[in-house]
Amino acid sequence: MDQNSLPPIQTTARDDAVLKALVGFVRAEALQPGERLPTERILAERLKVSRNTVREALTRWEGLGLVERRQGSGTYLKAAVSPDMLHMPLTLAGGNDFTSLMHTLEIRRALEAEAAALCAERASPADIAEIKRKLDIMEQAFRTRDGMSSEEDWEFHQAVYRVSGNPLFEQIIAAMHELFHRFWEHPLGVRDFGHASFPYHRTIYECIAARDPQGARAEALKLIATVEDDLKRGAAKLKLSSQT
Amino acid sequence: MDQNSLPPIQTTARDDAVLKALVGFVRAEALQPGERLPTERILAERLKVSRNTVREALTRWEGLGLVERRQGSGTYLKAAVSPDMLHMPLTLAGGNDFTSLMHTLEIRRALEAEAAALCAERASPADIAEIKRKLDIMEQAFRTRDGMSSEEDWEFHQAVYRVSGNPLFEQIIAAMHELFHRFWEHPLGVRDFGHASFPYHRTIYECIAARDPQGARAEALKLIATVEDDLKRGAAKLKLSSQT
DNA sequence: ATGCAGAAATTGGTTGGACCATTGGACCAC
DNA sequence: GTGGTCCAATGGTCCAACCAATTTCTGCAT
Repeated sequence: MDQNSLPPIQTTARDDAVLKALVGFVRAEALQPGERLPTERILAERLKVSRNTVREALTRWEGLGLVERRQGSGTYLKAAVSPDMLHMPLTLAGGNDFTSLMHTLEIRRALEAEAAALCAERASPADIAEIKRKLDIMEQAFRTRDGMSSEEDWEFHQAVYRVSGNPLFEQIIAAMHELFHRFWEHPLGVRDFGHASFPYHRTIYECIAARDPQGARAEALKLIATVEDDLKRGAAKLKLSSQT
Repeated sequence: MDQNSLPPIQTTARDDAVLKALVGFVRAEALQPGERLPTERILAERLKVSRNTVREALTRWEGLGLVERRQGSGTYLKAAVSPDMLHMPLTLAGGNDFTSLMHTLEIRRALEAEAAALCAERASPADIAEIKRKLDIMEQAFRTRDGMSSEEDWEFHQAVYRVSGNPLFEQIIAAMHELFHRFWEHPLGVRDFGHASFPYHRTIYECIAARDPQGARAEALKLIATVEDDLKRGAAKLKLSSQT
């Protein structure tokens, strides 16, 4: 028996229905992020549902960062919504510890390599020019400040993700990038963090320009490897200093 | 249950406080994923808050995938919790169209290969035995039903992700797995969807057991390639049938 | 008219109590 | 055993208040 031929039946799903209705409302009214949506009391009345149910639904959206509630003021849209959104709640144990950061780097290694390869396959001449532009900006920032600039560096990588043609790359890595940012604000003592990764940005670009997916993948892996190395050195230093 | 591990809470920001108290409780009682936590009514009474507040807090945890509620049964822990967790809710504009599914497959290809390789590096003998167990179950289900069973198949892959030592693999792919499930509910006419991927489960296992990361990566890539192929065939059929 | 302090209305947050729907176990007849 | 029936426990929903933060309105002093 194919067990897919007997899917579980769906009997009640009030708050899900509320969210679905709300998606429809937002689209019908063409609400933009920042605008206020109806009060809980009005939603409850219009949807013929108790205010509690409305609140449970909105709590879910708030947890997903789609909406922001301000007591006494109202509930405001925080991001665009679409009928079939894919929710991906990621939870990391421990904020700044070495292990969590290594985990994010393992994910980034996988995605960065794939994105670079796809990018090399699909980049149009205009795309290549755009990536080159970001590369130049980054390299100049590096020279004038004699150090990696996380801002310009990030712009370069974003351009690569975008050209890969798959928006998921940018969105997933962007979420983890925030985590890394916190880490960079509190440097672990590795003064030249990211220094070693610098040359690989150009080699990645060159492979993309040459339409060499395998080469781009290899260079991306080398880049991540340098970051992992920096991280390990930082962790070693930290361990040392904490023994004082 | 130690009654002192659930002291009443005091401050405003009730539901946040409830979650904090709940984290303490889970740690104090050393609750493992799968175990049941106190009923909403008991939590409300012990924490001296209303049941609605407890529910809002649990709704947030449910949205983060930390907890699962089953009406008539109870609320069950779904993942380990720690005081300083970092939540990263990521919502992607997805869809059921061919392009979106190909995008998720590109992500899965990158992560599946990396996870298989890491798994081959890190698996302990016990881990390998566990993966073999899942493989046997899946293979038997395949033979008795003469077709891929998405349930047992998924269990096998989950075991690999888990052994990789990086919980992010499982979390990210699990979210996308749901998207694929939606897709399977509306089959595109490819009757033996996933059939071709069957043999690669065993080859992946063999590479892991042999501690061969590169081999495991290669076999994982082959597996995803078969799924991509199935998807393309389904899309072609759909296009044909929509021309009637 | 203008400015501003205080009252009033609005809105999300919380409470307590009630009832419904599902689950799972106990018990029973066959 | 198998299949029913009942029942207590539990999450899901509802209602009607009240609390707390915010916004808006009002009216008085200038």
